[in-house]
Amino acid sequence: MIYTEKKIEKILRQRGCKITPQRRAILSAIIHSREHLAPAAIHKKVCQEHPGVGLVTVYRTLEILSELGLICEMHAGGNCRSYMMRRPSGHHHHLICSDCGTVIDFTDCDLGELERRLSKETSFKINGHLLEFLGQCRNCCKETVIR
Amino acid sequence: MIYTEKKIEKILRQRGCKITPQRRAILSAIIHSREHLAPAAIHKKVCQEHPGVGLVTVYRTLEILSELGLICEMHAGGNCRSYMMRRPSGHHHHLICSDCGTVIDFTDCDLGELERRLSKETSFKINGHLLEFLGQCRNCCKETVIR
DNA sequence: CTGACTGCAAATAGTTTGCATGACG
DNA sequence: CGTCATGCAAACTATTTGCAGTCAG
Repeated sequence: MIYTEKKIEKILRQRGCKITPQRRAILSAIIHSREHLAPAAIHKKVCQEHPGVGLVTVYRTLEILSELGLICEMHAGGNCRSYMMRRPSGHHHHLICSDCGTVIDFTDCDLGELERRLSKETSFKINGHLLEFLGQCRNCCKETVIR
Repeated sequence: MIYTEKKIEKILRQRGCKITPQRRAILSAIIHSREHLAPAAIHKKVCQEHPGVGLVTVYRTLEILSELGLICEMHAGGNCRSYMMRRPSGHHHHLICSDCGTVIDFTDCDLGELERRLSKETSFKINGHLLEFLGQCRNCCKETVIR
């Protein structure tokens, strides 16, 4: 865990944001989860400790955190997006089970070379990348065989 | 262009699907576009030639084509998903401008090694991957400087 | 104090479903 | 002809917005 609550609160203050109990709760929920959470899931988690926090507030907080690059957003298919703390390396990647939705994270990949080449060929200023592998996890493989 | 209309129609028939004018129109719209299209955009395009085709039909057709692996789905952020013909290599990747939304495709990447390693470490059966680089295209870079 | 934040309700946008009709094979 | 496909309307889900009251700094 790299960003502590305090660090993030400091960043928020510097940006002119106020630290409210709701934001603390939302932050805490995201920081203490290793998984990707959909807004609704974050809301549920937050409500367990702080009932009454609105889903709208969750959305608004996520937007701010995302803008500041503190959390990252992912789209795993379907209509859902989900969020988790951003790793210090500036990127992380996913291995997603298309059957049960399990997400495994990994960070080590070597795309620097490719990024440089693409950047040169296309004149894009590349800020980041998203790499997702799709497949079936061990359990879902088994189930498929049994069928 | 690798999959021709005829080829795809054959695949659909084999699968027990009927070839209707609507499906033809939808297929044609996707095949003749090099860009990613959102369902609504496909619908609009189809309606120019064949007014009266329902958006619902577009969704249903996309679902089938996607299931058969003939088109691929991508999520570029926001609430939109979009589709385009799948390349024969079984995967393709994107370079997306986060300002104007331009998408450039590329296919050559070397992820085989990484895929094998991940597969071994996690016992996942990996079916495919999605690689997206995010950044700013040449035009949007300029604009940023001018601001 | 004051501007930023919150929660509610309502509005949107995108997508899915139920059902009667229509058409491919 | 039977089965699958279509289009409409309605249902749903996720997300955003307007607004009046509240609170952090």
